[in-house]
Amino acid sequence: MNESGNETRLALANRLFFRLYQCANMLHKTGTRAVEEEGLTTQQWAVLGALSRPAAERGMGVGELARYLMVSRQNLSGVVSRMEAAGYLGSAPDGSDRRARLVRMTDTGRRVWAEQAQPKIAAYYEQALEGFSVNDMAHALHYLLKMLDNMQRIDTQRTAVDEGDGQGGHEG
Amino acid sequence: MNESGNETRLALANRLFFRLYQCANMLHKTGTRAVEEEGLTTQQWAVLGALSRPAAERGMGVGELARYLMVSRQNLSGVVSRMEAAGYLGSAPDGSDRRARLVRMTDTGRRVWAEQAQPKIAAYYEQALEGFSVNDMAHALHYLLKMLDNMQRIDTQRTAVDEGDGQGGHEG
DNA sequence: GCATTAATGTCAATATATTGACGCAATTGG
DNA sequence: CCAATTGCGTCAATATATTGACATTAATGC
Repeated sequence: MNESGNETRLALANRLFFRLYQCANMLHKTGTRAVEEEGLTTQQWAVLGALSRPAAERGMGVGELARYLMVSRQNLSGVVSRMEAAGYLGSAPDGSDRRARLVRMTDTGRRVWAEQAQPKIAAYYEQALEGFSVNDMAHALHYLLKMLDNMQRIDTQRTAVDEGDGQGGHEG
Repeated sequence: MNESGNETRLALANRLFFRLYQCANMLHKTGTRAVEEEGLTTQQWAVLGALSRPAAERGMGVGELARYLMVSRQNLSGVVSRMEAAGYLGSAPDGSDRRARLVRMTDTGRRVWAEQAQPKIAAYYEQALEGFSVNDMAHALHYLLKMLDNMQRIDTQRTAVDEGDGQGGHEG
């Protein structure tokens, strides 16, 4: 059975990533529907979640927010614009950096987030994680973090190669 | 500590979904990069994966493929169009249903998939799942399937309510 | 101080993804 | 057999997501 071990691994990986792909789509689909009355999407709730943290009290630059959420700043720029138009976010120039604008939640945004969105999100989580024990959730989180770590390394390697940063013996 | 149990659960759910969201984005980003030389994307590789199955030998309708991949047929229609333009897919009218067109891989598509994309995808999986034992992969897959099942139920419930199909006692 | 380098936000192009609405074909019900 | 419903593919609108390119500002080096 010198080959079937690898075959199993490849087949498992295939199924794993296929389901990850489907999970992501279903998350956006069903999650957005859970907060559609507030005019929010899953991406926007990620933004509100980030900005409602104590650490983001004084606001965050778009680039900073993009790194935190692991999306491109060009993408986030559009999301933030729509949320500003909706009155959930506001931005002000950063005093210490004339290029940057600090994005913050408005009072409206904070109220909608806390009073309307959060309860619906909690209810959504309960449904989406039905049958999960706290232990299951911790394990699932662990696997996602591990995959994320690996994928970030893949991303970094590629960028480093692009920059001509010949990082020495990569592979044999 | 009658409340901290729920708080832990909510906080865990929050982190879990946040990481799922990031994983999905990183998958598309790094995965698409892995097969960019073939002009493919992760979505397109999902399509090729579906159509290369023995069960899809005679082709699949766009709606059928959409259900299999769990995306909307409107979305898939665009993906398939681009893959047809690239020469990887071809479609022919279904003899038994004049509305439907059966989508199949072309010889070129099959060759590129088997000889060029598959090896790169296998290498990508190895990197993205570094540190995962077969057991880890099986467990991670299990959790994704469970979430997927829950999210599909959420989606179905919503549709059923929309249709006025008061399905009564759902499940206990 | 000025040139290089890097960071910030923006514009543009492209690919995914959703929903809603429509025309046509197949199925179902009377 | 004809009416209603359902299924299939398409058009249109919108939101995410990427990359590449660019001007402006900031940080660094000589």
